[in-house]
Amino acid sequence: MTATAPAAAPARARSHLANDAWEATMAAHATLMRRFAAEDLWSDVSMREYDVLYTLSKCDEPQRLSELGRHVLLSQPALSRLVDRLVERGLVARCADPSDARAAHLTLTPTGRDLQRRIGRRHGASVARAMTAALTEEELTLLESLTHKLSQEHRS
Amino acid sequence: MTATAPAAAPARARSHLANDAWEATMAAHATLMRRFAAEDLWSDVSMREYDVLYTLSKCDEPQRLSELGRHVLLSQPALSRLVDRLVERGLVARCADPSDARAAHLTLTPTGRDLQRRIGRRHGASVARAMTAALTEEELTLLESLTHKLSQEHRS
DNA sequence: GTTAGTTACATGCAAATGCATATAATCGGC
DNA sequence: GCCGATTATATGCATTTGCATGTAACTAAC
Repeated sequence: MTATAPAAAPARARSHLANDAWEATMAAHATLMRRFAAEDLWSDVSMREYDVLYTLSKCDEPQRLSELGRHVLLSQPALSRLVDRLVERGLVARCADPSDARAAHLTLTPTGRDLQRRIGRRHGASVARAMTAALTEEELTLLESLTHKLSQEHRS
Repeated sequence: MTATAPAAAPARARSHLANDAWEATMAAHATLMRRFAAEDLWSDVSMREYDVLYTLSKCDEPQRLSELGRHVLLSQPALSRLVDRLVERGLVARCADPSDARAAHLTLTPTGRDLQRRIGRRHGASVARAMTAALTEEELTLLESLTHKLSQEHRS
């Protein structure tokens, strides 16, 4: 509802705009992911594995597998086995939940935390370079706010 | 450079903002991808296959495999075989390029075009629903503009 | 025109993924 | 406390993916 547009914009225009915005968002995601993947950083852990290490590094509480699943775009079995591999490699530890024997609580091991920090420093710098090269601070703030709204769950 | 912030913001704050914006963007991408994947639309083609059909539907000219690769987040061999499957299923056709015998030009077959349109209608509506539920028209325009800037290639 | 280098795409093979399903634990009536 | 329903995670198996490499075609320098 801008001042220059009629209050009741045709639903088709609105829908088209929404699709264009989503397409541009996907394109940006793909472009940047490719750029980050091209950095010489992923010999020890893949980007997906790093994603898990990073997610675990953010929370002091041990995380459930299903909780991790909300942050990682991967099926539950795939995540389960990705974690298996991280545990085998000594980067992540499974510990039992006393109140729920089904749950497998996950934490970073000291080794895992070190590795996450080491890669995170370099990757973070790379992300900052790419983002600040394209957008001003104001724009970054705006982008964060808009995308944050998008990831809010909602009824339908 | 807002009125309230010093002109020379510390590099760390700037970098942190950039990383937050990227993280929010990835989270939005993951949330929406999951929501779209959950729609009952992907029995005939997977989302990745649809992505290829959609990309082909947008250009009248036959596309090269490598050109497709720029739009799809997939390795070259994986894309090559994904296209193989679409060709086998009669949705995509390979035609030779007279000026370059290496290139495999790709087009939608009539069947492929029909399928893309049929799924595209429903998926597009779903995308519109999710996006307009979260953002106003102004915000959608803004998001498109910001993410468009992000996908511009740039030197480093 | 030959040859080295590059580009476009394909293929062998091991690893990762998703789907369906299994297993095990918790929850909610009764 | 018992039993069906649900939740949390794991596993079997076919498919898909990526990495390394192969093959064929184009390009450019000589």
